[in-house]
Amino acid sequence: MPELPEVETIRAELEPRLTGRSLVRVEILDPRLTRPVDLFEVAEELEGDMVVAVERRGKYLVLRLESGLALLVHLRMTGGFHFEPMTHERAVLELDDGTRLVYRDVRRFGTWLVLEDALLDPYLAGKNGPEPLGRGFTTSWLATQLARRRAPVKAVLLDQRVVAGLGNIYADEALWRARINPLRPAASLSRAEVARMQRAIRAALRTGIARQGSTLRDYARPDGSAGAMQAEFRVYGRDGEPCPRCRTTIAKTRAGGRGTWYCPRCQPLPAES
DNA sequence: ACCTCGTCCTGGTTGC
DNA sequence: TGCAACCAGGACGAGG
Repeated sequence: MPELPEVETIRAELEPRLTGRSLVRVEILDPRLTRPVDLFEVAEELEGDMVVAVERRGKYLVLRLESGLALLVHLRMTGGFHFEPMTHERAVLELDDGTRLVYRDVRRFGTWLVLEDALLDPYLAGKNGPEPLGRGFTTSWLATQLARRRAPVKAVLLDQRVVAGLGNIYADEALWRARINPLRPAASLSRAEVARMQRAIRAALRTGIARQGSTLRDYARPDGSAGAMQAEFRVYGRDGEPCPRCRTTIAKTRAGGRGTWYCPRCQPLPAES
């Protein structure tokens, strides 16, 4: 389940291998990848073009091309890029230096979309709120967003328009760091709690990037190696284990339809008044 | 507008 | 041991 740290790790690894390289051949093996149909026949449009930049916006990977087109890739649950042959290959990019870059996606939720430059920013802006590690993600912004939502704070943090790039894992990790119960109504957080939340989101994501993402089932770096973040989860997937802060047994519940792990003591649910 | 739930998918795990 | 049911969850659309 690639979230911001995993996508950023992939981006950083692809960038030096792709920038300045031409796409000699583009093979779409799974037609579902490029649905719903966009403006272009993806493979034909991309072949012969040159990659000028590899960027990330939220959980999207963006390959910018010399022609002014951009290939927008969302990995969803199990998508990933690899420099070696894989099972479940859904597309292949052949570069002018002989590199064969494989797009693998076991569950086929991932999407490829080709857009003109002019449409890229409006498209991404419609999907994503501020970058959590950028200047736009302030306590004030987060407070405003949380204040108008009654849903569990965890569910709101998973809304990419509130903050781009958080998924189920890092949302739980950030809530633990901020000592906030995931089921709290978003609007019930105090200003101080929102401030903790904002800092905790940044810290959780920075740690994930530093560890090059978390490898649970399908995620692997393009060079084939695993991330290391999974060894440092404080709560995610750790029900029955002691909280690293207070030794209370980690509990599991559901929030926003997602498995949700938290420490009942560090992240208490206040009694209703 | 907001909120919840079902859907898309496959493979690993669980339970009988 | 066999095999079906269940579970994982990002984004999106339907319905309340």
